[in-house]
Amino acid sequence: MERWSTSGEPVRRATMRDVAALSGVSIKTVSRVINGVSTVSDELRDRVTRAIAQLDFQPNLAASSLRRTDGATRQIALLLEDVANPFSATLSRAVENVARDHGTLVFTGSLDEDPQRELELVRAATLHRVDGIIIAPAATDHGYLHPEIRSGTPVVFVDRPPRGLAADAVLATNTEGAREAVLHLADHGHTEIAFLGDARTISTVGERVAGYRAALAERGLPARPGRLVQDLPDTASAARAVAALLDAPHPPTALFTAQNLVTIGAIHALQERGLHERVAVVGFDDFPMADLLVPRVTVVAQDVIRIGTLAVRRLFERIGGDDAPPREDRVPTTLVVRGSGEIAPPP
Amino acid sequence: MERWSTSGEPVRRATMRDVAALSGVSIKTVSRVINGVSTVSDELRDRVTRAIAQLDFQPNLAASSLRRTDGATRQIALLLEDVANPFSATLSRAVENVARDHGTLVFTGSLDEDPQRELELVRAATLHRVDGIIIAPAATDHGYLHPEIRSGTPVVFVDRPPRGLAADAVLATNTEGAREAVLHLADHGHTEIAFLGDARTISTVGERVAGYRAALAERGLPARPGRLVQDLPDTASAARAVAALLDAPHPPTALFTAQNLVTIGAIHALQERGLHERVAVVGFDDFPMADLLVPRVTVVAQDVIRIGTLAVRRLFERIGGDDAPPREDRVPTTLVVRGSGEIAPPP
DNA sequence: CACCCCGTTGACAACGTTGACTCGCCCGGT
DNA sequence: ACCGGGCGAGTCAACGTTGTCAACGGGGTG
Repeated sequence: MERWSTSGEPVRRATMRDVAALSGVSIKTVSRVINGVSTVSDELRDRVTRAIAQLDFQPNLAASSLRRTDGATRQIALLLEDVANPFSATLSRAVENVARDHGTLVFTGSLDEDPQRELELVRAATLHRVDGIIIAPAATDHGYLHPEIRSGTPVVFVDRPPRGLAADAVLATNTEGAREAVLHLADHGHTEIAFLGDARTISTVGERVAGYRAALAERGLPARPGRLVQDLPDTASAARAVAALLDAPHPPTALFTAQNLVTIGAIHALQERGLHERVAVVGFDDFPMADLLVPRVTVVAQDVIRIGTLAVRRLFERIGGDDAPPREDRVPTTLVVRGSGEIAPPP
Repeated sequence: MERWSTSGEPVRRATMRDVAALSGVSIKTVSRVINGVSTVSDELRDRVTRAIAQLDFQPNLAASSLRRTDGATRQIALLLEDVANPFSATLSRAVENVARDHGTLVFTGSLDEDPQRELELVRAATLHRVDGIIIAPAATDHGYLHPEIRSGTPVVFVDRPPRGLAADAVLATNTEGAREAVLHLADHGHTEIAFLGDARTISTVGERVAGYRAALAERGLPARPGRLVQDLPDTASAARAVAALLDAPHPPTALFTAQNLVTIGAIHALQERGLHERVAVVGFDDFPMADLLVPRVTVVAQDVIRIGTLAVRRLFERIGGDDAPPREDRVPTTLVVRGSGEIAPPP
């Protein structure tokens, strides 16, 4: 036998009016009890509390924030490249953890590197009057956010800096990380190091290219144009690009893959050719299973959890009224040595 | 020079009142224009539209849904085990895609297998008056959801069925999938097949055990109690459990790992012992990189995207007023043959 | 005894929007 | 000229809550 019947007339939710009527007090007293105002006598507080329990009353947060002076909705938006990719998913979890402590719900949305989609989602967020926005942007100009910030919705950037707008940002040390990766390969004897990255419209890619170039210069290695491949949007195209490099005359002996999916595509291509124990690889950004592959994959890891945590903390500071000038935080990367980056070049 | 100054007095957001004043019409006409009511003359519609643009007016969705008869907030909640794990992340993306078409935002939360956390998040969702909830539950009794459903917040279960409550559910064919995996191992000559799974409080685990037992019975193989290991919460404990099995007398020659993290732990343990080319493994649930490991990992894959899509579609049907009796949808699994499951037992 | 202050409670308006209703106008039919 | 109908626009109240202010009773003070 079922414990509950699910069918039947939908039941109206109890409101403060109902609670007030049942407990014989004014609506305002119910409000006071709910908001923990201390000037309510124990007896009334008791009656109200019991009525709330009896009616299963749940205050309507939307009505509340509509009326309140601060207008807080206890919702923030988190706009990421794609919630299904590990970087975004981990970030999302870090944000959720901090938001939970603030009694705040998190809306997540995927931008798919589409500026149009970014506009739509930001607009959806402001229609819902979120208290703040964390964004890993796809657009190249963020001036459109200015009215939102002016009207009190703080925005914190993660992973990629704002352009055409002064706003807080929490970023990885992309240039330094890339430099460290390439130096690592050079110091293992490689002189022919290729760079493979995704869309050059993404600012982090530019920083990583800069780090690559800096490291080559530092070691007195030539920066051959054919060794720098960009605009690889997915695993498959990365694999094709690596295959092309390897099949050309004077193939590189080491690869610096500047992004997650590119690293994976590269490994695919190397495995296919049986070169995965011959060609050195260092990837930017760690990924699950990197330590289960053969060889295990050396990466420059971003501290994604720290990035997310700092970003959401900053956001809550802003929501709390902090109006210091915008700040850019850089979170250092870590070189994780696992094997693929320590393969020596052929003699 | 900065294009915008971010500092200064926060600016009040424009309301319908402002738009009405600027365009010289009543507030109600503004409302009509915004809601696309056809009985507005072209001239007024024009004036209002221009005023909206000029003031950058964005309607307050919360106020709107407070007043509207249907009370829709265009928000749904998605409560998953952990948004950072690939299963949840993929599901989340599938839900987002459909929700987007309905102009609805998705707020995600992680339950971490904690029933208490489930109660808190469901409560947070109803405080925000979400239009519906999709949940992969951690609790073992869902009677507490009945008042919510009665008061008009539909709930759809994914991955795990409701208990103590009649509600829609979209689930994988766990028993059949597990059965297929174990039959596959048996048909490659294995007679000593171990089962490794996570917490037995999770209903899917029970179904997968049932499939395991059914397959053994079908092939006339004995179900030795020592071969059935459960309650492995994470990768590390799975690795330890596999190590213990392998070090015992009469070790199994094949493993059926009934969950993602368990599969990964098992592979770790096998690699450590150099047995990854000797002991066969079939995992339940696919995972990224499964086809880059050596050997590539044979799995029974769930169609996560389909599960998510069906669930969110069902939810929107309910939101739309469908009051048919609750339904349970089962989404079939697929055996993905890659190598690890086709290793023959030692002669 | 008049006065004021304090702690507790309630009445009322307001947040930004939409539903129900009303009002005026123009048109067609007689 | 009169009436009915339909259309465009406006008025008012209400959604569920909180801010403001006033009222009330009791106790301490001069």
